[in-house]
Amino acid sequence: MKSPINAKDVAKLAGVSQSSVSRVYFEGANVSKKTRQKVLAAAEELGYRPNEFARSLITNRTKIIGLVMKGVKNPFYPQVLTQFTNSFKKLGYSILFVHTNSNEIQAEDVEILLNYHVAGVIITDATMSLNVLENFKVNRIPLVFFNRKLSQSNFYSVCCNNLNAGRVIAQYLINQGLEDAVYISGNENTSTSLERERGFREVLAQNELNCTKYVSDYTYEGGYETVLKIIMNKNLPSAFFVANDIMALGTLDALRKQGIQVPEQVKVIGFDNIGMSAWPAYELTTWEQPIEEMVEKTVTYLLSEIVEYTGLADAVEIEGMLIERETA
Amino acid sequence: MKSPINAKDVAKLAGVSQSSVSRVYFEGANVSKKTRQKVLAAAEELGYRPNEFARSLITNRTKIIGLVMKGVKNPFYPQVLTQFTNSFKKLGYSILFVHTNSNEIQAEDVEILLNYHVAGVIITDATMSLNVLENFKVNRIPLVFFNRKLSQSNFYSVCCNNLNAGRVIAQYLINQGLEDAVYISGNENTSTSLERERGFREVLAQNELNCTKYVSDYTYEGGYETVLKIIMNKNLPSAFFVANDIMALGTLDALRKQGIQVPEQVKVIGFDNIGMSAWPAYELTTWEQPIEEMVEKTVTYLLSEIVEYTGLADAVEIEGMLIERETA
DNA sequence: CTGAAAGCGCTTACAG
DNA sequence: CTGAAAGCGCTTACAG
Repeated sequence: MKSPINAKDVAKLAGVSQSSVSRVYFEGANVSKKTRQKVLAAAEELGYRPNEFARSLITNRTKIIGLVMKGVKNPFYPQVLTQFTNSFKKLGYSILFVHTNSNEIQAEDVEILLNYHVAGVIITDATMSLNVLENFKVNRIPLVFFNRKLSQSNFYSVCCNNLNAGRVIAQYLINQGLEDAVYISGNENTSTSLERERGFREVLAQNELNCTKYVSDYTYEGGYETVLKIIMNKNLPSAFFVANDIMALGTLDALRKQGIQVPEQVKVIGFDNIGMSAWPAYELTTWEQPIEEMVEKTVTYLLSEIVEYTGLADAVEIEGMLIERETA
Repeated sequence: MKSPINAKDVAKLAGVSQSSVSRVYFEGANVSKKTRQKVLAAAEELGYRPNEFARSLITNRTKIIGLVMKGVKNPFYPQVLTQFTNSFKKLGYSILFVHTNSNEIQAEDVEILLNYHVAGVIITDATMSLNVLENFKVNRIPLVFFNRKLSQSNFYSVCCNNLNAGRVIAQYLINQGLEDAVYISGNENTSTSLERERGFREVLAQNELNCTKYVSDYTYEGGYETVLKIIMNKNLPSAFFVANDIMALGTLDALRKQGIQVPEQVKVIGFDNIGMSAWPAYELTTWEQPIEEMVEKTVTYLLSEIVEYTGLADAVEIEGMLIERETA
C-alpha cells in the first residue's frame, strides 16, 4: 500500500519542481502567485495533502502535544482535556491522549511520547516515578505538571493556589461559627490534597480549632463511604471540608441518606466547582479552580519552551475563588 | 535542534550495521541473539528510541487512531474515550484526540487526521457533512461511526439497538399501567434519538397509547428546562422517557424542585446507564448501553480493516438491557 | 522566485 | 544472519 499522492505528483501536473510544491505548503516561503495557483489547482485535483511524517522527520519538529491523564471519572478532567484540545487546535497542534488506569503512570505509557518526538507534554492528575521523566529533559521536550506539584522535581507546574484556598475556606467556616471540622482528603500522595489540608489546618490552629482527617480517594464512592463511616461512629463535626467536588457530592448523598440536614446540622464545602456542583440536587458551596487561566498559563509556557527550550522549572499558582451556594 | 540519537549512533557503538539496529526494533526480523544484545546494550547506554516518523514514512503505516468527539459534558463519552484508549494501547496504538465545540464537526478538524495518515478513525457523537469523509475512503482509511448512524452513508457504524430498546421500555411502562407518555428527545438530527423514539412510539401505538414529544438537546440543562416548561403547562404525563441519562437527571431535579414525587406521580426512564444514574440522589431506572461490547466491536473492525482494507459498510447493533432502579 | 540535490532516520529487498 | 544501498516524502541551503 503506497501513499496516494505526493509532492512530486503535484509538481508534475502543475509543471513546476517538487521544491516549489513544498514551498506553497511551507508558511513564509517565497513563491510567486502564479506558481502558488498552479500548485494549488493541481493539488486540489489530485487530493494532495503534505505528509506530516516526512515533514516532522526533516524539521525534527512535531505539532503534537502529549496529554497524560489518570482518571476521567472526575468531570474536572474531561473539562481540562477539552480546553487543552481547543487551545492547541487554534495553534495548529494536535493532542495525543495517553490514559492510565493504574494509580501510577507507567513508564511505557509515557515513553511512547518520546517515540513521537512530541513538541510538549502535559501530565495531569498523576503520580509517577520521576526517572522516567528525565528522558524528556535529555531530549529537551518541555513538560508541565497540571494540577499537581511534585516535590523535589525540577519540572514546571501549574496549580491553583491550594494553600491559600484552604486558608480562605477555614476562615469562611470560622466566621460562621465553626466548632470542629473534618477534612476528607484525596489520595494522600497528591500535592493538591496535602496543600488544601495544610492551609485549612493552619487557620484552624490559629483559632484553636480542631480538625480530624479521614483519608479518602477523590472518588464519589470514596466520599460516600467515608462519610457513612463517620456517621456510624457518631463523629459528626460542624463542617466537612472535602478535597474535591465529586467526593463532596458523595458526602452530600450520604448525609441525605441518613437524614442529616445540610447546612443546618453540618456544613459541606467542596473543591473544583465542577458543573454538577451547581445542580439543584446539590447546590454545593465550593472553591472554583480557575481552569481557563491554568490552561492558558500552561499553553503559554509550553509554547515559549517549544520556541526556545530553557528547561526552567517553576511552580505557578493561580488564585481561585469561593463559590457560595447552599451547603455552607 | 537535531534529534539526539539515531540508529547509526547505536550501530557505531555496538559495532554492527545500521540495518542490524533496525532489525532489533522490528518485530519478526532475523537477528542473532548476540547482535541483539550488543544493540540493546548500546541503545540503553545512549538512550536510543526509534523515530516513529521515519518508521511511518517508510512503511506508510501509522500506529495512530483518530478519535473524534463533540462534547464530553455527558459522562458517557469520557467513558468511551478511556475504553478506546485502553483497548488500543494494548494493541500498540495511540489515540489522536480531536474535539469540536460546534454542533457540526468542521472539515479542518478531521482533515488533520488525513495529514497524519492515521490507521483508522472513530467518530463519536457527531454530525458532519459527508463529503469531507470521502477523503478517508479515497485514502483507504477505515472509519467507524460510534453511537451514531448516518443515513445514506456507506460507513461502518456501531450502535446499541436503539429501536428495540425503545420498544422494551415502552412495554415495561405499559405493564406498569402507563396512560400517556412524554418523550424528551435529544438533538433531532441524531439517529440515536430518532430510533429510540421510533421503537417507543411503535409499541405505544400498538396499545393505542399516546406519546407527546418535546425536543431537547442531550444536556442536563436542556432536560431541566424542558420539564419545567412541561410542568408549567400542567401537562404532566404518567411517564417520561428521556433520550439520555444526563437529561433524565435534569428531569429528576426539575420534578424534585416542583415537589413532584417520582415514581408515584410520574415515572422517569433514562438511557445510557452512566455512573451517576446509580447515585443515591437519583437511582434512575435506565437502559444500559453495552459500551464494552460496542468498543470491542469497533476495535475488531478497525483492526481487520487495517490489516486488509475492504471499505465494507455495515450497521452493527448490539442489545443493551433495562436497569431497574427507583424511578420507574 | 525557482530548480537540482542533499539529507532527515528509518525499512527492506538484495547479495553474500 | 548481516551489511551496503535504495528510497519513503518532505525541507532547505545553494546556485542561478
